[in-house]
Amino acid sequence: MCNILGPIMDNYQGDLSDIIRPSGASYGTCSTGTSSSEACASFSRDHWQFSSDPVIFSSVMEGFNSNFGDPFSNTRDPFLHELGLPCSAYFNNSTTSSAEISSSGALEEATCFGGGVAGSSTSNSCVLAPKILEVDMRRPCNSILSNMIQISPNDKLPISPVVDALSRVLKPCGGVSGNNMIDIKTSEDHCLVGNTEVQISSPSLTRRKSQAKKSICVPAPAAPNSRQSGEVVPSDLWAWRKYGQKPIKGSPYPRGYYRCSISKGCPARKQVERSRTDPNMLVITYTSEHNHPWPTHRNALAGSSRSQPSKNNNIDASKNSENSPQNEQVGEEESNSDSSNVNKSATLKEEKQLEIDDGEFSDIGGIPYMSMSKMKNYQQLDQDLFAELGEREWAHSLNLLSPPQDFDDQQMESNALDSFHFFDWSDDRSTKYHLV
DNA sequence: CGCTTTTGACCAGCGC
DNA sequence: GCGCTGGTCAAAAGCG
Repeated sequence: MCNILGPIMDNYQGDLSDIIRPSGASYGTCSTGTSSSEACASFSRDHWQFSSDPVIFSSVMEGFNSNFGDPFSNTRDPFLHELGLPCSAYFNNSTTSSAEISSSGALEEATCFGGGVAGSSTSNSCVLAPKILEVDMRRPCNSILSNMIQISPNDKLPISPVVDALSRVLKPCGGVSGNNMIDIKTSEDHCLVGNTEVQISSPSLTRRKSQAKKSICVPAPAAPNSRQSGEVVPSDLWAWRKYGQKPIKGSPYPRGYYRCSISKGCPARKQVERSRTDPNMLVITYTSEHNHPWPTHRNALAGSSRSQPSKNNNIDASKNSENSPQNEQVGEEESNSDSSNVNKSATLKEEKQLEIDDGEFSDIGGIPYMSMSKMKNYQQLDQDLFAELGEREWAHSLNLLSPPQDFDDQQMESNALDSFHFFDWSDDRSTKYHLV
């Protein structure tokens, strides 16, 4: 299920400006000069680990000041932050068919900002195609694409716990470049990240209200044991409460309506439905922005769903195939497969997490960084955990969506400290957001 | 008890 | 204006 291709969202042909913004001019070190129709930017995946490194990055971030009225522009992607990728990739309303991003060494000259013009950068290895894909390194990470980024291992480089974990998680997908690069290929309506295609689309043109929306299409996580009435949705860090479900005309699959349950007054909504053309894909549409901080461990737990009933454990696995027509109802129920392992892993994670105290991250420009020695501890933690848990399905890494930009550094640090927070280790949200 | 999901009813936008 | 459709509400029930 890692390599999901094919056209999807045929009925979603609204203009991409719903989810993108006009590209700006080129900034920083990007220079024109490529005739390629592809865009490439390069980053090293390890740069964030060195506390001496992020100065440029943070200063670059300070220069960011634009949202174009996009309610989502104030959000940033904890995942990219964790990766140390000062990159926000999003689509321009281009008619060009494809673009490619691969990256290394962004921190040294993290000022590449292109998309308006074709450009390339020798210092960044940044090449940007015109009006295709915008790579804004000044901008706090804000890319849903980051959920799909594939990491190739490089044993010579110190790696963050999240990157390390992700690289392992993604291993079942076959990996990609093998040269320590992150590959993203995009087209007008989808994005190919490594081997995985990500659909990005705007909501329907025919019934678009004034509210801005963002739609993404992600592979539906495997749900061998999902509750019959439930659907496995790649969870993000927010807690959602389902408040409605409607059959959608033209689609055999219903659409689930969710609102943020962390804060009562939060206007954030999301809709989840299966792609009508590819039932293996879930179309998630986000509406409005959270008006509260990114959930901490405790409030995330407080707002979490109840755990799965025990009756749906492994016994039902063979019966409840994830794609069986009877189980297509959309919801946010998490798979309870290997629940015992999950709970065990959560406990293990928590126990090991306790061994690392809170002072390990330094905060520079609102971005947490970790010393090498601490990093090694995390690496060992990762290794231990993965050795015991085995590799998780790649879809379980698709559990993020942007926290608000205005959540404070302490929260960022708190969340970053729990690197495993970024993974859907548990199929049960009650354990996923478990207190440390 | 407090949270969740479920589900039918209700409301509003849009096209004819 | 009417009907269709999508989005939300709220009561009921389930779960820990």
